[in-house]
Amino acid sequence: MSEAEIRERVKHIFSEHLGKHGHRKTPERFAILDEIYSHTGHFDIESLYVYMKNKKYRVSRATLYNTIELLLECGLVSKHQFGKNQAQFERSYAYKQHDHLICQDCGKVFEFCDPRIQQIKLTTEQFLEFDIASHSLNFFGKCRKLQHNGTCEHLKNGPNRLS
Amino acid sequence: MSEAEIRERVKHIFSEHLGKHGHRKTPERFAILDEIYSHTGHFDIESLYVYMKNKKYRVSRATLYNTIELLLECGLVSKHQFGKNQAQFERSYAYKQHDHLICQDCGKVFEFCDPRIQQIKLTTEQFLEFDIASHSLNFFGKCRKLQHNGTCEHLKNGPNRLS
DNA sequence: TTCACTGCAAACGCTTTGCATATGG
DNA sequence: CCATATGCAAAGCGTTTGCAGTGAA
Repeated sequence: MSEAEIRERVKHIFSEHLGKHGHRKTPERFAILDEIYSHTGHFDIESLYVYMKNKKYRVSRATLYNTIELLLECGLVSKHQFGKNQAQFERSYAYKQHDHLICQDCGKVFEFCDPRIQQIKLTTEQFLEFDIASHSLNFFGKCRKLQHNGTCEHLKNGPNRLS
Repeated sequence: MSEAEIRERVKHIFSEHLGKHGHRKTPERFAILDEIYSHTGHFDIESLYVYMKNKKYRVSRATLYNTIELLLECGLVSKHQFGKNQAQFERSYAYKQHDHLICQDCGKVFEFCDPRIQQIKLTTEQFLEFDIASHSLNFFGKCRKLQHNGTCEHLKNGPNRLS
């Protein structure tokens, strides 16, 4: 699916969600969705705020928090806490399931993907009689190939299929 | 291992850790360790503070944060972020590996244990050349057997072995 | 004696809330 | 119209920091 197509689809999904729940379809909400889907990778509210301010949008932090909440509800954005107090977010439509590996030396967050997590999820659902909506798996550790500049160069940021 | 024995062992481990790193062995630090190991389950700094204050300890939040940091370093306590901004902690010596299931209806946190997570960890270490020190796996969902009082009565708080 | 550690309170940073104004339905 | 959403700023709240006094080594 092309990026342009994704943009259209998420707009439609968001619009449906707002309609179904009696929320207004304000230009701010769609502008925020569009900004989020114009990038990849993780972001926090503050950097999204600064970024939109720099582009001369008239937007407030309050509206960003409000809108992110709506986007979480309809699954277009996912939220992470990588041990710090500031929440991290990422666009999640049309992006493969993945988990995170956090380097305790350089602080960087890498993505990987291991399908076995789905089996654990299924077993847990069956045995504990839960309907699992989402999960978060984080590994914390140190890279054996840490470079002098403090980064793990051999790791790409895209999901790596394992097993 | 009995609770009394655990208490002695963690005191010894903490003492060794403090000695090895040139930290002082203050009574406050051992009092905090003892309080933490006199309970099971999750706790946050504020409730530990209130609890110790009620027991007439003269302790400050600053020292609690300081000491928890030392306890994290030597693996006697582990830290969790279940989606809220307040960190949760739990004693981790002589307690089997487990992960968490968070009920989105009642907010309760349950424990379960699935050995397959270890395989995922090993594969990730091999393929991505990381030394993984710890992990956190959280499942978020809703209990199919939610009671009228808003709790999931059939789930025990102890780890349930799956698979 | 010395300097790391302590309690206290102020500062900090992320998030939420209150309120007057604006606007979608 | 008018209830909901917005921007702004203040308040909230968990955590960190600064500092003068304390006590472990």
